[in-house]
Amino acid sequence: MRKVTIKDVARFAGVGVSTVSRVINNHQDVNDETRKKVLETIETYKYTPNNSARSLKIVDTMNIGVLVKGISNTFYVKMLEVIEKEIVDKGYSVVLRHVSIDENELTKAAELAVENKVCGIIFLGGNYLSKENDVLRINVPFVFLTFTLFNCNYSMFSSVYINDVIESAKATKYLISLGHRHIAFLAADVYNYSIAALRLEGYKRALIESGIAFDEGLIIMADTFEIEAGYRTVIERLKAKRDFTAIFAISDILAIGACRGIMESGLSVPEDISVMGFDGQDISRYYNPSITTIKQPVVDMAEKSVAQLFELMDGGTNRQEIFEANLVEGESCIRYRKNARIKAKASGGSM
Amino acid sequence: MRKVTIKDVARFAGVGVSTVSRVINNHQDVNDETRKKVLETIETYKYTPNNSARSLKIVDTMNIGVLVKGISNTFYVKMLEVIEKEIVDKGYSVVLRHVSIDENELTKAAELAVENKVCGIIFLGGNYLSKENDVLRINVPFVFLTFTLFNCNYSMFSSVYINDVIESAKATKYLISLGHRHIAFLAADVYNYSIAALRLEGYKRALIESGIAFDEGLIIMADTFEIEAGYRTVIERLKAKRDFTAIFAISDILAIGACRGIMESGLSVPEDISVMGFDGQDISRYYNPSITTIKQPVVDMAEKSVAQLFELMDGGTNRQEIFEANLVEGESCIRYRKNARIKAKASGGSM
DNA sequence: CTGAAAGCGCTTACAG
DNA sequence: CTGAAAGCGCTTACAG
Repeated sequence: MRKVTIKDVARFAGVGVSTVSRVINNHQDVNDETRKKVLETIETYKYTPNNSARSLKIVDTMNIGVLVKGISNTFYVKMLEVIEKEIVDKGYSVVLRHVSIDENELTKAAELAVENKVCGIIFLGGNYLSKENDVLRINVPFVFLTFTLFNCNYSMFSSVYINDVIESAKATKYLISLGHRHIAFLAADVYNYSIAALRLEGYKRALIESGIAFDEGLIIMADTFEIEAGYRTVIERLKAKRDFTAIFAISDILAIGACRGIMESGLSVPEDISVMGFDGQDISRYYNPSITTIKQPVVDMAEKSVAQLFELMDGGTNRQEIFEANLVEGESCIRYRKNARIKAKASGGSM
Repeated sequence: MRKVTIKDVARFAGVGVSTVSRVINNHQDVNDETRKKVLETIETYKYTPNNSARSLKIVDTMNIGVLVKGISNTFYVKMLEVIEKEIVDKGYSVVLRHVSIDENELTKAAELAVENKVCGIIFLGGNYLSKENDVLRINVPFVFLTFTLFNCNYSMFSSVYINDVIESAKATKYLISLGHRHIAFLAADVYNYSIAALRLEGYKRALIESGIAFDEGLIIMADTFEIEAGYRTVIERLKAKRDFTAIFAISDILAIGACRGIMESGLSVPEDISVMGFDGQDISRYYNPSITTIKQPVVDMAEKSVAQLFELMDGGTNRQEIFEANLVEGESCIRYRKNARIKAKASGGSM
């Protein structure tokens, strides 16, 4: 079980380590006989090259790092596919790494860069607040995708994102335009400059601009962004009080949980309560009812992030790119009807 | 932008590299003054240690590798969470890597192991067929989770999985028990010893054991495992022919696509067509109608895989652990009614 | 076409 | 408590 090194292979094959190295790296200037012998030895002794040692020597890898924040965000998957395709098309490879919610993605990035394995980095998701010093530490070009930094100088980084405040206001205004006046806001993780906080800001702004008083009591907080959390929270809320005719959930997943919660409470979507999502994930189109949502232009954004990264690697300057999201009408939101509440059954689930 | 190394830090701080190394690795035997000076220098020059170099020296890392096959399989997410928790509880860390569909996970594993960064590996998903030689190449303990190897000696590996043939037969027999005789099979990627092929095998077996002739024409093939593929494929099929009263989809996601396709074809689930899923993902509980499905005991399986890995690392022997899945009744399957077909509207969608 | 040697950036006995 | 030195497994000029 001891590790087989390039030295062992060289000895067993009766050649020098340089020759083995050449064979491994597919250099052309190796005698066919020799190559064959080395390959056989590698096979026999089950040799696997040590990438750590290799990357210690190699200077210019054609690798680009992609750091995905959080494992469970299905929203990133499509973007990831686009990013990968774009990068591979340009002749580079992708080094994909996950960063858990409580890890610092900038520190991880600095490590990736220093290990010399990547010549550029795309951050897929991350914190809106970071220490300038951590940003400065990353010594390769990088781009933030789906977020930006609020507490650093804009010249320090590039980012591709949507304006969460404006898009959230757009969603809220749509519900208002349908006649809704009592709109609940379903969210999780509302802390300073979180996505949730930004979307809450947009929600408030839309209410105020429409002359509707903001009611703290209409904020419904779920424990997490999981379906189950949206479901449970909405059920509990409906048991206590039903003082809204529409719910604006800050993610499609929460919206779906809310829909099921409403239905199991004996009410119907959208007849009794309209439900609006956010992000425009695939599932929202195929849910029943399909979810009206704010769709982020994921493909365009992902492509842009790669393009911007290559510009930076080519000596370009940092830039902020803000995309517009589109309101996609599904079946989950309808015009407010005065008698909606009356239609409702008393309570009780169906599952 | 040049790389700052431990040597630079040592020089700038006026100490030896060993001292810098000690500070970085939090060794206690360093003078407080010295430590402070080194820390300051690191901060000033934005030094980040090179992990490649480090892992070249370090022998016993407390890292366990988790190789996830395919980026877009949401089914793995919950397992991943459990695995991570279990491993961290034991004082180890997780090194998470994705392997794309067309990459060889065993080769990747051999690399991980040789780089000496991990002392054990869990494969979350992978091919049912692999070369013995690739298996032999991995020189640390490892466990396959959610799959096994059909063409290698059982003593060569450990695996934790469900019997796809039996579980698939269970699903099919359930539909048969509800009176369905014309059951379509919705799948993707049916090749030799793929999950789809195994589940197809179970489907056939159930039919035959129930005295129902297998009808090749009832196999509906989607291009991919995505919702959209299930949706589109079912719509097209219904446009051409409606010769079944139930669909057994080999994943919940395909089942959901099928449901939406059926509804947009002017039919209803389950009144006109019953739909059965597989896997038991969260979304199946919250869809409308909720999806009847075969639920894999993801938490137990994930826990078992970690336990088995630690046994192996402790000198234990390889073992195969087959779990039983549970049929969870949702709202998407009901008893076959003779007049079901008549109820159907002519055609046409609603979206 | 091939091999000996230097060196990538670290850690770790070893000797003070 | 600290530093000089060896060595981890590779790659790459360099000299043949």
